[in-house]
Amino acid sequence: MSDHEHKDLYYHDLFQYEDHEHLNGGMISINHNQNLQGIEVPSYMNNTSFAECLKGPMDYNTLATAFGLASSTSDEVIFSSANEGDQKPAEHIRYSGGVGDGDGGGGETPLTPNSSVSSSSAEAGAEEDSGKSKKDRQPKGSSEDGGDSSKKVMSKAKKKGEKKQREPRFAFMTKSEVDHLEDGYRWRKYGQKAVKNSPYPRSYYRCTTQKCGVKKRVERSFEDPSTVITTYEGQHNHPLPATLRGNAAASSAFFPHAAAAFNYAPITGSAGPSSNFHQELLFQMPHHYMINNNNQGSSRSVVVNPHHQQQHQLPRADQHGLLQDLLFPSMFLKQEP
DNA sequence: CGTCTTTGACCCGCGC
DNA sequence: GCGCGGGTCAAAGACG
Repeated sequence: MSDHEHKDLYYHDLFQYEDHEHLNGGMISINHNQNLQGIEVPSYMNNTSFAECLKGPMDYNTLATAFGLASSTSDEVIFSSANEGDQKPAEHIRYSGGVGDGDGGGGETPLTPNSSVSSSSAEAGAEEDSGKSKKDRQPKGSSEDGGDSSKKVMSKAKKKGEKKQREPRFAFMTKSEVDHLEDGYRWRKYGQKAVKNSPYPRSYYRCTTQKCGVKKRVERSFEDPSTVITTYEGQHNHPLPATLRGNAAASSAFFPHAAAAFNYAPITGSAGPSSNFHQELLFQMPHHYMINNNNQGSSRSVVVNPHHQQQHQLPRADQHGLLQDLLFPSMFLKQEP
């Protein structure tokens, strides 16, 4: 496979916006006053998984699995979104299950649903991969290979043939005033970079739990500054920390699994105490979805009839959504012809 | 004092 | 080879 092709298998920066047909509101806003237009589940996502995503006990791993992120195939998911009001062309976010087969067949590093605790090697190994190569960078002054000590030198332990594997990533957009949404996990910011063509920087966070290499990137959409794009990379190999700040724990108790699935838990708005901005995870998902199941064929999909506006709304703890507008990738969104 | 953020430097991959 | 952009490191500072 050529490099070029290979690149396409990566979600390499996920946000490759493509001009596409105008999707009619290619974004599911998880807001209680919005209606779903339709949902399409990617072919590799069976409806059971999907359903579980919506209601059942599950976690990020399950979700990731459902999304096929752990797939060793090169399935590509197109996330897209569009601003609610205007009919701007949808932004298509291309996702590729980046786990790939990699070297040595770590490919199937199963994102084991729920049972993630077992974890052991495969997942953790894959997880650490990207970090590992960096980790080989010796602290300055201790450069082992006797290279110049004046500069921080990353030991080029990385073998040539090896392509850096990417963790499965899951990204979604959220309407929020705060950039870094509290999600129940503890994160440490380790970097911030200016984003090209955007006035808003991108922040890099890492889960502070030891041996959990989950990372996330947070950036604000330059097209819609009220939208925050959060990208998770990797899977937590540990439960939610017991000590959660604010009311995150309390609120997420309503959706422990869903919250975990999206790595989201309620946040306390940093907009100030006066905002009283109890945010919570708030889902609205369609009740009806029809299944076009062509067996294992590539065209298998689940399509929601847009005329079915009935929605299944998960219980809420509050009238105001934490993720008042969780913007679902429009891989779910497709109008039925 | 421990934890977290900030920030400049560095590395890497990629396109030209 | 060079430059660019993305991603990461790690020292220093801020904060509680």
